[in-house]
Amino acid sequence: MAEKKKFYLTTAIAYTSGKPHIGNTYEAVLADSIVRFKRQQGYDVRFQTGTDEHGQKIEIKSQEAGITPKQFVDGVSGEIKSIWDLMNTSYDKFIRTTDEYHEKQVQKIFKKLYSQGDIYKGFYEGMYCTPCESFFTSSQLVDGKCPDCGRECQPAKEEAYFLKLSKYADRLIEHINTHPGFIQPESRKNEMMNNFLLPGLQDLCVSRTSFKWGIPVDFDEGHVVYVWIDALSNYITGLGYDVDGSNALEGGEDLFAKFWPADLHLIGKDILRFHTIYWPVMLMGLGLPLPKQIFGHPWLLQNDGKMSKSKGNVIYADDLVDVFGVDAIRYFVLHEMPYENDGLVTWELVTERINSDLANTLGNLVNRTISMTNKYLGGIAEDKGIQEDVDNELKVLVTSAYKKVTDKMEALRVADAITEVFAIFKRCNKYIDETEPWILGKDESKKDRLSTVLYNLIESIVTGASLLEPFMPETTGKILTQLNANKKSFGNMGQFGLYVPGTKVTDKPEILFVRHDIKEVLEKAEEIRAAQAAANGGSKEDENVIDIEPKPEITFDDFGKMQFQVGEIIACEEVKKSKKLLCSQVKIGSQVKQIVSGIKQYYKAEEMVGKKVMVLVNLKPAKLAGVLSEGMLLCAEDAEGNLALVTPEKDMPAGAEIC
RNA sequence: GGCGGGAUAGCUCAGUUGGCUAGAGCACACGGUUCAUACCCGUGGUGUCAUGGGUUCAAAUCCCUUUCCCGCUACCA
Repeated sequence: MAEKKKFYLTTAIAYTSGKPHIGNTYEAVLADSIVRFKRQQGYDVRFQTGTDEHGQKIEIKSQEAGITPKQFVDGVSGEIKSIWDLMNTSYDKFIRTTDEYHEKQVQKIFKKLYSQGDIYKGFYEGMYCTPCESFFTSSQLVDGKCPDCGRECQPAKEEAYFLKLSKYADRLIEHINTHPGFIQPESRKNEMMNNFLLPGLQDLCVSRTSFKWGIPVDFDEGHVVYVWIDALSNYITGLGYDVDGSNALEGGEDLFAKFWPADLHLIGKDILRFHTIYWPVMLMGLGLPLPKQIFGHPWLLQNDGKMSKSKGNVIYADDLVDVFGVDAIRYFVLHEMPYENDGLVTWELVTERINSDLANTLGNLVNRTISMTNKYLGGIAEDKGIQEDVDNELKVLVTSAYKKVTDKMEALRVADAITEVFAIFKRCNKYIDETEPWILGKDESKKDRLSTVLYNLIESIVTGASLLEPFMPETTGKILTQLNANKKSFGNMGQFGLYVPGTKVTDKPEILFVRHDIKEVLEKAEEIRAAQAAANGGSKEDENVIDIEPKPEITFDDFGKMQFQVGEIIACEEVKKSKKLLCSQVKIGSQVKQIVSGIKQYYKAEEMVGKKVMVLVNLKPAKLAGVLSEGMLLCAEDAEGNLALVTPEKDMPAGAEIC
């Protein structure tokens, strides 16, 4: 017997800073549908997902909660896992980056790359540009100055490790060019090439000393492995990979040898860069083959603008499931998601989709078929061989559906694949109209024809239900149970007439999907919203807290070097060539300075005029997009990057010193 | 600013290498039907295929102009 072909799929691991919303959950469900389909096709599948649990944000959140970081991530990771379970995701492995075997291997990986020179120790000393918050290697400096702003770079206290990307860049470019399917969707490939690979890669900082909650660099105390080497490695450590070749075995099997390279890394489009550049470089450094495909999927968004926990308008999978049921939500997220563009999720859209597709088309079809079988045939439909032309049309569509579904799934067009399955159910409804069983039922002489018709229907529904399994596993089970049918194996999808003659359908058909009244749903949503707001409203934690990377301590002298004054904006215009810049004329005392700021998205030029703002005045002038800027307007920035100008709390004259 | 993608029915989008009266789903309207979860089936669009020009026997499809959107990236003193 030929050995089964293997298929290894991973999702990104979810960050354990909080409960995942419906968008995150989407990825797990999408992965699950792909994996279930592969299993149906007969592949030997491994599906890995999990949680990413290190980092400063978690360190701080756990402090606020008054518990250890480990206790904190144990809680969140458990919650994430329970939602994945609720959604019926059939993962084989749920990895946590705090798992001991993972941490140990990450240290070994780090050490190996270091000993090969792929990771090197860099220093901020003389290379750190404080205003740019960036560090540079000596080769990057221009005349010993910051290549970005041209100013002196400062000696800094931190030292850090860097991953040398340039060494493998050519190989990676070659690989991407010779493996067209490597990056999906294809349009993303250009972005990676044009923005990063072709212009030349900057080395990646892979360690931190500013926080402790991470995997320690075991040969250099105080350093902690920073996110990417830690997180990305999960794809191989989860298979038992060991740097020195002695891979861990599971059930006596070397999973790494069997499953690596991954067939598909399923990730959000926002982290494509890390998976298509840094991860391959790491793998090359380790001498391992690259994954076959990386798919950066779009996101499911909520359309009511900014979402935040304190407003209570975040849509969570478990809330939706409470109202609609697991499979309804699986259906919605899989069906609504196009291939390249972001999709939208709202309570209204979910309700419409479910009513129209699940309750009307599918649920009602199963229900009417069973009730007719009971009413006219005592629950037993058999093929009496009285065929008509319309039957063929139905059969052709039903028996060829699996091929269409397969094509769509191979191309990762999951939404289109579901549509192909539903084409069967729609065709069944039409078939009922064409054959008019209720008329056949009135004529005893047509009984054999009636039986054939209903048999054809049941057979078609069984086929459709079987094909539906990767997407809505519970529903498949429910339908088959009501029909007393066995699931059709994938190899038999092209055959018609496998429903066992003499089988009796249930005499009490259960409603598969209830129709929901939009008003009631919205009321329910409002309750959930209120409960969420109440739970989060009072506290300042969660979304309202922003933690940024701490900078080295400065002396009062350092502070004293900076001169702040109140300025009045007397004129302002857009910088034509730029997407973000406004150019303001700012009156400060008796002089007027021209200042360029990146706030076009948040302020219109007209509304700037007349504002009193805080200005850092003695900043060395620099050119931005070709326009001279002689200072800096102070702004506050929130977690989404929204900016607000800082203005004096009482009216103060232009030129007043800020001290 | 650089690179890339897009602009097709009220809405969401299909339209393969240029070729029959430009399509699907949803929504809406009307008609049919009654087995069924007021469900199902059918019918209905004068759409400047964003704009202006060009290549061609023939262009939504290829080339150039303009406008607007989106993604990544840079700049956000």
